[in-house]
Amino acid sequence: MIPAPFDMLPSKRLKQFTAVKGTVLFREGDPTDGMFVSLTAAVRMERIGPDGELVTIHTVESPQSFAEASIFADRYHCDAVVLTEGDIFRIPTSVILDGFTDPEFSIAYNRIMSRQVQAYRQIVEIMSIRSAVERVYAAVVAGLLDTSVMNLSQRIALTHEATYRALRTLVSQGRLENPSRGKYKLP
Amino acid sequence: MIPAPFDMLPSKRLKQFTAVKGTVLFREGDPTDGMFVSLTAAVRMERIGPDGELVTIHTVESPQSFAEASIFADRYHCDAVVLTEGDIFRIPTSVILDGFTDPEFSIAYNRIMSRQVQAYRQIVEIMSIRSAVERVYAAVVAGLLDTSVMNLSQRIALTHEATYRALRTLVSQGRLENPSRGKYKLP
DNA sequence: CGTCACATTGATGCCTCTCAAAGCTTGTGG
DNA sequence: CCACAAGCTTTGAGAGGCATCAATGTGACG
Repeated sequence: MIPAPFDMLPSKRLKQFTAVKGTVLFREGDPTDGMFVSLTAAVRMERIGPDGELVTIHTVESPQSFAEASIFADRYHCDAVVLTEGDIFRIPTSVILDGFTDPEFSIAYNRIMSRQVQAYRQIVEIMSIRSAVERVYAAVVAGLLDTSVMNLSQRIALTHEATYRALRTLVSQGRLENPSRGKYKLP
Repeated sequence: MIPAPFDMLPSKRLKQFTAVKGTVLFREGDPTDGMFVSLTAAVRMERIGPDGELVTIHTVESPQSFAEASIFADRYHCDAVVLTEGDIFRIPTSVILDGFTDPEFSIAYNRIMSRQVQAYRQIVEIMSIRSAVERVYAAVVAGLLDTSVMNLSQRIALTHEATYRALRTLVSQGRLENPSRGKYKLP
C-alpha cells in the first residue's frame, strides 16, 4: 500500500509498477510526468557534471517519495536510475494538483515535507561534527541507530570501521551500553 | 511586501516588525509561535552542539521563509538569531492552517517546500563526499558558492583553509577559473 | 586610517580512511 | 543436518589528508 499522505489520493490514478535494476525512470530534459514514491526500490538521482563525470544528487532509500519538485517544472532536472529492483508508484502531476483542492491532503503533505526538512537539518547538523566519536554519539542520541551499524555509518558519512571504533570508545567511556554483539543503547 | 506565496494570506493577521542584529527570534524549546518570513534581514538558525560549539543549521538569505516545520511542532527545535538588521514577518500557525483551505496557496507553498527538500538532499549528498577537493567541486557545481568562501565552507563542513586549498587545487587542475581574488567560476 | 571580516598560505600532528584479515551470525541448498 | 556462502562485526597497521594553529595580505566601511 502506498504510504501517507498519498493514500488519500484516488488509487486508480496512480501508476504502480516494478522497476528492474538499471531502469531509467526519467532523464534530464524529459518532459515531467509527475513525482514518484518508491516502496522497495533504490533509485539514484544523478547528473552529468562539467567534466562529464557522474554527479550524484540524491540516493533514494525506500520507502520514500522523490522528484517532488517536478510537479512545478516542465522538465526533469536530473536522471533517475533504479539501483535495486522494487515497486514504485508514479503520481501524475494532475493528481497531486487535484489533491491540493483537499485541505486535509494539503496539510498532510505539507506535514511530511516539513518533517523531512527537520530530519535533513538534523542530519546536516550531525554531519557537521568533525570528531567521529562525537558524531556517532550525536547520531545515536538522535535515534539514527535504528537499523544496523552499517546503515548508520553510511547515513553519517563515516566508514563502518570508524563507526565501530567510535562505538567501542563510547562504551569504554560509559556513554553507551553494549548489551550484546551489534546492539547499543544509551545508559 | 511579503513574497509569494504568503502574499495570499490576509495581511492583517501577519505580524511585521524590524529586528536588529543579535535579536533572538526564538530559542530551542520555546513554545511555537508560528513561522517566519524575512524580507531584508539575514537570520542564522543554529544550535549548540554537545561540545558547546555553534552549529549552523541554515542561514536565511532574504527574502525567505523559515521555521516552517514549527507549524506541526509544539516547540522550536533550534535558535534563530538575526545577523543583519531587517524586516521580518511572523505568520501565526492558525493563519497557515487556514491558508491550506485555498488550493492556490497550498500549491504555491508546497512549491517552496519541495525546493527546500531538494536543496537539503543535495547538501547531504555533497557532505558525504570524503575528498575535500571533490566535495568543494560538487558544491561549486551545485551553485553553493553564491556568497562567500567562508559561507560555503561552513555549509559543507570543511574548514575555510581546507576549502581555499581545494579551490586552488581545482584552479590548478583547470576545473575552476579564478578571475579575481575570492571569485571562482566554472570554465 | 583603523577596524573588521574575508582571503591566502605555511607547518605540524592527529585522526580517519584504506587495506587486510579473522570471528560471528544467518540463511540456504545439498 | 551439515557445509558453505554472504553479510555483519570487530580489530590491526599504515599512510594520507584534513584540522589546527599561526601569520600575513586584502578589501570594505565608517
